[in-house]
Parts: sequence; C-alpha cells; structure tokens
Amino acid sequence: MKTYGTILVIDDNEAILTALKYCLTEMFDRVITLSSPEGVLKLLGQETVALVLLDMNFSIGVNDGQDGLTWLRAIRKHHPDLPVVLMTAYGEVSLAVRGLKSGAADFITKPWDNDELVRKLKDVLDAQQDVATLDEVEAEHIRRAIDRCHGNLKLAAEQLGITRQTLYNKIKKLS
Amino acid sequence: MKTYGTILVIDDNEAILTALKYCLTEMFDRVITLSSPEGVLKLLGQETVALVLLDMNFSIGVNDGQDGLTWLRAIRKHHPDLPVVLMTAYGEVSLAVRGLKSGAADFITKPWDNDELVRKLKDVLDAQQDVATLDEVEAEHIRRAIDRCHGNLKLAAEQLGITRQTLYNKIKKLS
DNA sequence: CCGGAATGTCAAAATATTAGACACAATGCT
DNA sequence: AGCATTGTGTCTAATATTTTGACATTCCGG
Repeated sequence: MKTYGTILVIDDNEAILTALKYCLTEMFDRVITLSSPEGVLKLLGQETVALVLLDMNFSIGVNDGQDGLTWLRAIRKHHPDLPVVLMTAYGEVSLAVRGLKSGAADFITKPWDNDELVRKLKDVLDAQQDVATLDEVEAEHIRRAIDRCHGNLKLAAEQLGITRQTLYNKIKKLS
Repeated sequence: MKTYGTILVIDDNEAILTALKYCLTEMFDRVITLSSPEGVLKLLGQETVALVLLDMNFSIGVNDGQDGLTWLRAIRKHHPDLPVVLMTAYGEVSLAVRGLKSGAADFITKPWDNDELVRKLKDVLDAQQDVATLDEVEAEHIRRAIDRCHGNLKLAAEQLGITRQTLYNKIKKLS
C-alpha cells in the first residue's frame, strides 16, 4: 500500500543513497535522491514532497553536523509543515537532539535497521495527518458516547463527566 | 486470547445452550448457562460475570417478550454496569428496540451467525471498558500533541486549536 | 553580543459550565 | 386508568474557564 507520496533523501554517499532508495520504494510512490543539500530548496519549490530524510554530516572531516543543522533549519524555515527525519552516525545523539529542537520530526542512527526506519517514517507521516484539534477529538468522543448510550443524553453526559446541559450546548454547537 | 472473563447465557432451549456454549468458549474464560432466568440474580450475586446473553422468550406461547424485558430490567436494576445482550426471534425487532431502551447493550436475532455474535459481544465489552471521560480524552490528546511537538508548547497549542495560556492551565491541572 | 522566538505569568473581558429548577412527554408498574 | 419514575428541553444565577493582550525573562542561532 503505497500511499505515502514522495520522499526526498539527501546523503553524500552514493552507496547509502542506493541502499535507501531500494529500501524506501516499498512504501513511497517516488524516491528522489540528492547527493548534496545544495539544491534542496529549489527542488522543494518544484516538487511536492511528503517527507525529507536528511543526513547530517556533509563536510568531510567536519563532523559537528553544523552543516546538517543549518540545512535542516533552512528547510523548516521555508516549509514549516514538511517533516524532516535526520540520519546521524552512531554516537552523535546529542547532534540529533539538537536537530529535534530545531524541528526535526525524528532521527535515526547509521547503520540503520530497515524495518525500524520504515516504521519511524510511517509514524511520522501518520502523526502528520492527524492534526486533530481538541474540539474535533471532543466532538468525536461525544458522538461515540451518545451512540453507545443509544441516544440517552443523560447517561452519555454522566459517562463523559459533564452535565446534561453542557452536553446539550456542545451538541448544539456541533450541528 | 481469552481476556473477556465469564459470560452468562440464559435460554430455555437446551440445544441452543449447547451450541452457544461451544461457540463462546473461544473468547470467554468461562461460559455459565441457565435454562431459566429464575436464579439469575442469586447467581450474579455469587459469580463475577462480565456479560449476560439473555433470550427474550421464555413463556411458551407467550411471545410478547414481557418476561424477557422484566428480567432484563431486574438484572440492570441490581447490576447497572453489567452489559446485557439480548437474543430475540427473527422479526421481533420492536421487542429488541424496547430492550435497548431498557438498557440492553445490544441484541442479536435467532438464528444467529456465530462470527457476528462474537464480534458484537467483543464490541460491547471493548466499549464497556472505555468509559473515558471527556477530560481524560482531552488529557491524552494533549499529551500526544506535546510529545509530537517535542515539548514546543506554542506549536502544540496551535495544533490543538487553543491558546498557549490555556494549554498552560490545562497542563497545570493535569499535574 | 544582538535579535527573534518561546516561556512563564498576570489581569480584565468574554464565554462556558455548573447547580438548581420547572413543565412536559414517555414509559413502567399496579 | 392512575401514579411513579425517568428523560427531555429550557431557563436562570453563580462559578469557572478561556481568551486577549501585555510584560519581563530565558534560550539559542548568527
């Protein structure tokens, strides 16, 4: 069931890119790869991407990940709703945490486990779509409660922990 | 996975009782049967029963189901939280509806489909346990939203459709 | 070190919820 | 048929919550 759209993968290691492409075609309609983050903003302006998988270490020898963080922020600045998942080398958890604080959706360490990666990406995208507002959650719960009580509003209100009158008000607002 | 506890089945037809017992041992730890509702209240006082499956037509020739309704009400009077599922002959939907109004959790018509029966009973018991109050649902949703935003309360509040200050208040009350 | 963004907190105004009450309809019981 | 019970729909006044707007502070990136 490929319903997760397009993913953009950015890594400067061609071998990793190939491996990821192979692994990710299972769940994504399309896998776009970039071996450098340079053109990412332009590309995001042209393509509709559902998720970005971003490697953190590009500058060879410079492993503080500043580059990756900078790119992460640049992406999030122009596309605040686009989830970005980070890849960091094993042991660079502190870098990943800084990434999370800068708005990354999640991170994974290399070497990675394919199943875990896919699971995390799915979690991110699934969470992405349920932007349910408090009112919506409340409305849905109310509907179900009333349904379960066969329309008995008094009982439903009791189970919901509110007064019958308040339930009336909420129903009125919902309709 | 038998985690549904004990079910009490009441029907005056021994053959049906046997068939039901066979079918229900799949999902229940224990299946108690009664061929008459006479001793039901006493039994319920002794045993911990998770659900009652009650036939509606006991008085032979008298098919208005008044007996069944009376017993249903007696059970619900003494055990308001105990779900009761009704069995009625095909075509006696109006009787079942009256049963629902008297607090039955659901009903099924004879002859029944085993899979449908099991599904309905599971639905009833699953719904039974989630007596989640509105506040609880709200709290859970808030926790998840904050989690998803990595602790960014401003963002979480926006997604929840409330103000940041209100989110503070709610968090304060939760802790 | 500066600037922007999020935090923690406050007070007043606008809203929502509660408790208590009432008339009324539906239903069970005798 | 008559009475008791239970839920409905609606109303108030008292309480509680949410919003709005504000302010000083802290955190963090550049």
